[in-house]
Amino acid sequence: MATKCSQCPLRRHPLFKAMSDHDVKAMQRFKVGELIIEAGTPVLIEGSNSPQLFTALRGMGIRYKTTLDGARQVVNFVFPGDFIGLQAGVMGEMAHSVEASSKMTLCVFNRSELWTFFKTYPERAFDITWLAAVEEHFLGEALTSIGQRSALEALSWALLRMFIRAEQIGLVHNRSVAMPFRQQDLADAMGLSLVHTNKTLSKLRDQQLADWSDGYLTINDKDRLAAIAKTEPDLVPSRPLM
Amino acid sequence: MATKCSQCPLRRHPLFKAMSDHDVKAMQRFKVGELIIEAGTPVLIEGSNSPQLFTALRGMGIRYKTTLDGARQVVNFVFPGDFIGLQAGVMGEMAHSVEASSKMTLCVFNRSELWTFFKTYPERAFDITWLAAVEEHFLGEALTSIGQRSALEALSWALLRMFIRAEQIGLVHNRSVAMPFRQQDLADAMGLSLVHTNKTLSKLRDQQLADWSDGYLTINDKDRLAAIAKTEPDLVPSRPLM
DNA sequence: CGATGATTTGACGAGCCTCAAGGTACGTGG
DNA sequence: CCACGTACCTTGAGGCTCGTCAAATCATCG
Repeated sequence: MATKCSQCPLRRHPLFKAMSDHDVKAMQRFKVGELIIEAGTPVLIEGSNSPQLFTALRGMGIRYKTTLDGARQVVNFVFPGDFIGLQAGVMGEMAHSVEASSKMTLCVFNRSELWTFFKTYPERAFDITWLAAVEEHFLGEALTSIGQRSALEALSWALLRMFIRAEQIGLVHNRSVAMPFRQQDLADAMGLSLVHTNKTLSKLRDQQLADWSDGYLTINDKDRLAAIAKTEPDLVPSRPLM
Repeated sequence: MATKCSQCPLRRHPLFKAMSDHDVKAMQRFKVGELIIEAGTPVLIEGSNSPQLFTALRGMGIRYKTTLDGARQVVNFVFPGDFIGLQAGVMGEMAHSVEASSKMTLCVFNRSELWTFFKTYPERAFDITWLAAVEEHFLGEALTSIGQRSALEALSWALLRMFIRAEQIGLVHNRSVAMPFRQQDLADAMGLSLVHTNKTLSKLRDQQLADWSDGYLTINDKDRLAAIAKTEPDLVPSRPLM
């Protein structure tokens, strides 16, 4: 049985911008169903033009691109509340692939109705643009991390980012959160080798800054980690939820 | 005397999606003036909430972020036709700064009218989202370049990108284009040191792949450069012009 | 209980960074 | 008209971070 938008468990988190009843009803009309997929399942493929758009409701995944010689760049990690497929929706083609890293539940929308949606609900159209801007914001930060920070700093930044995002949607219990990603995913995200990523993670563990092991990420002192990452542990601004 | 949108010299380039008369008139109503600035002038500051949005009409610039310890990441280069200030427009705050690298002419829009604009012209609202998606597409590619490619490959990619973009708006004459950027800008864009960037650029010059000197970028064989960059010299898809 | 995938550890070398100095072009003022 | 300052580009030397190669350990699963 599909979750009703009015009952959406995500919306109550302060991370997300408040929605009017009108907005919620608009989403309910736009939503055509739910999709449950297992870990490892591809959701969208780079270069494809999916007929459907999604919002992650439960579970996590990765967005990634592959180069001609087979290297993989993880562009971002997908958390509950993330909108998937916007590029195909407006440009007609995805610039990256999306794959589930854990079992996921996705809200499904029809791409063919996106334009009607823009005309009918300008508030929600504005919110979709907002989401695109949030993604641009994040990618700029990621670029800065890979380009300007050392491996230790970059990984600190990445772990802190993921942890705070998980915190904001209530996934952190006892300073820990379940992380279904592999070290290879993190390495591909930060442009580091798997070996060096592994060694740097154990350095963070030794220094009691962040412990990622056995599928759980534990962070005790966010401020100290933020100092290493040369960033501020500022609250990520609230964003719309589609 | 400000250029009328109906006379816009950019729109005729095939890079930009065709606009209906209705769209052009919408833009004319949205545009409140033109701004001419000298090289080195800041346009928008990271963290600020500008009351104005811009479209680059002439000249070039850079988008950049600075870290707490003073390092600079150039996020993108601004070319004629680029929309500036979208993040402030929807999120209320810029995630990066924008600065002119040459003398620039900017079309000016009022941020306060953006929402009205979304309601009144859903086609153009859709196009603004498209532009945001294009930027996201680019940042994903940039991330891949910095993360997965060697200095030689990354610089090849960057030069090729800039060259093709310039070509698409008619700035290339005799296989050359005027580039107002410094080597430091390019270094900060690719996460490399100035010294190594310089040495790598002369390697590209020695191998007759790309010659960036005296303020001009010259590329004779795009395919060969693309092969080094491990990318395809594919035409960038057309995009909307605001 | 072998097969597969993920994590861990060590050794070694290369790509890139830092430091340092010199070169060139250009503007400014004495 | 030349000395000087500034901004940018260029080149060399040396060292560190990080990548590559290789192999061992561990967990999961059929």
